[in-house]
Amino acid sequence: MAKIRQRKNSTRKETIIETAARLFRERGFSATSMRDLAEQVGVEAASLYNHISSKAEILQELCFKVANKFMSHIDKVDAADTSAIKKIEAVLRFHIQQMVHHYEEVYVSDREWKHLTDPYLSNIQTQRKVYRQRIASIIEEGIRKNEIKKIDAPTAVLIMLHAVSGIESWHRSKQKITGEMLEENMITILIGGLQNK
Amino acid sequence: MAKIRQRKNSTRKETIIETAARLFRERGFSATSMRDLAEQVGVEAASLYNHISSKAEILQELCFKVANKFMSHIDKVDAADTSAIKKIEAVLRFHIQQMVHHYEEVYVSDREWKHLTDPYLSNIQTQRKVYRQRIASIIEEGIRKNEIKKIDAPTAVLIMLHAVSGIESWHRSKQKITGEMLEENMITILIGGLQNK
DNA sequence: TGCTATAACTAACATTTGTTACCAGTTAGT
DNA sequence: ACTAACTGGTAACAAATGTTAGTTATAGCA
Repeated sequence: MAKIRQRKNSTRKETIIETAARLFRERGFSATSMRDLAEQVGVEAASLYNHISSKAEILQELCFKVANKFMSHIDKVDAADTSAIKKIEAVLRFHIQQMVHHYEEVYVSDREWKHLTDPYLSNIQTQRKVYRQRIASIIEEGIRKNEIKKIDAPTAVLIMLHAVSGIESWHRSKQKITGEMLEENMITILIGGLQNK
Repeated sequence: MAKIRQRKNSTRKETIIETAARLFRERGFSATSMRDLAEQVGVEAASLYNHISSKAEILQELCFKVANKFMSHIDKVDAADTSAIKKIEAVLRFHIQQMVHHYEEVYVSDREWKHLTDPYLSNIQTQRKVYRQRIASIIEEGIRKNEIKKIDAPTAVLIMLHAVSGIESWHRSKQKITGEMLEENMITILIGGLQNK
């Protein structure tokens, strides 16, 4: 019937993907129907297909957008000339900030990537593995230089990354501390837990 | 057609729920169909209903079984006469051990409880909230007694509990360290991160 | 041997699902 | 003013979903 009120400076496709991210977070990818999504966008389900080609594509866009963001950040960190523990702190702070400010998409891509299908599934799995190995390598470097406690590096990675995903609880809690306070607390505990002495 | 080979010492219903736990972990609750489940059990979908009353019931049983286990454990910990930091360590060790040895059910109840429906949903939400508050109280006690760093207690809880759920990655990894090693590493990092000095 | 409870089967149901085909109105550029 | 690109709607689809009804065959016990 009608053309569109182009909201703000975002395209219609972006609006759909943003809305989808919210629903996928709240209900999960599988439990969100295209009709649910359409209703939230304010349109009929079939109309969504003027902007996206499938439900799967939405998840792909979300997952790869986030994956690229984290990959290019760790590139910069790796290139920097600082101590291992500082590098780990930088990675951790980036994760925290992303979870605080781009909650929906980061959370969804972390929890729902399993619903991708090949070749996207294999691609993401590889990227995740590589990413974790890169962090583990920094930690091992830190252990050799005695900056970091003698621990199993993959275990440390697992703790770091999963602890960060707990920021979901913070978002849903009534009386939140500020994002900055949250960040400092998490750094205190996690970097404090890794650091030697 | 045929009667049953009653496997081991578990009832048919228990077999179904165990199998469901595995599938719910792998694919998620919503993405697992009753026909998928039936196939894994080795039976037609309709036959499942001789043992369970609905798909929802399976999730309920899993969630409340796990919730009860954690609730009664923290009761014991609370009653004990030790330092706050020792109590936190006990809770943490219990979580780790449960995730190591009862992976499927613990993981599923932690990730999929959102798909419960009322009144079960409200019930679980309340239980989870209470549980986290009890841990937070112990941490706050530890802060007052100077056993624990001056941090935001809810944030510490969030880190602890989510870090533990990372044990999923450990389960799926090829070259695992032992469960005992995993536990010690996690305790080193997390208790080390909380402890004062 | 015959009775009863159990647990499997087949068939079918009403919904819900993702998606397509097709049409209609609006907007922008010529 | 005419056209083309968009973006919306309606109707419909085939497949998949959770679940029920009704039936049959087995196992254990009287």
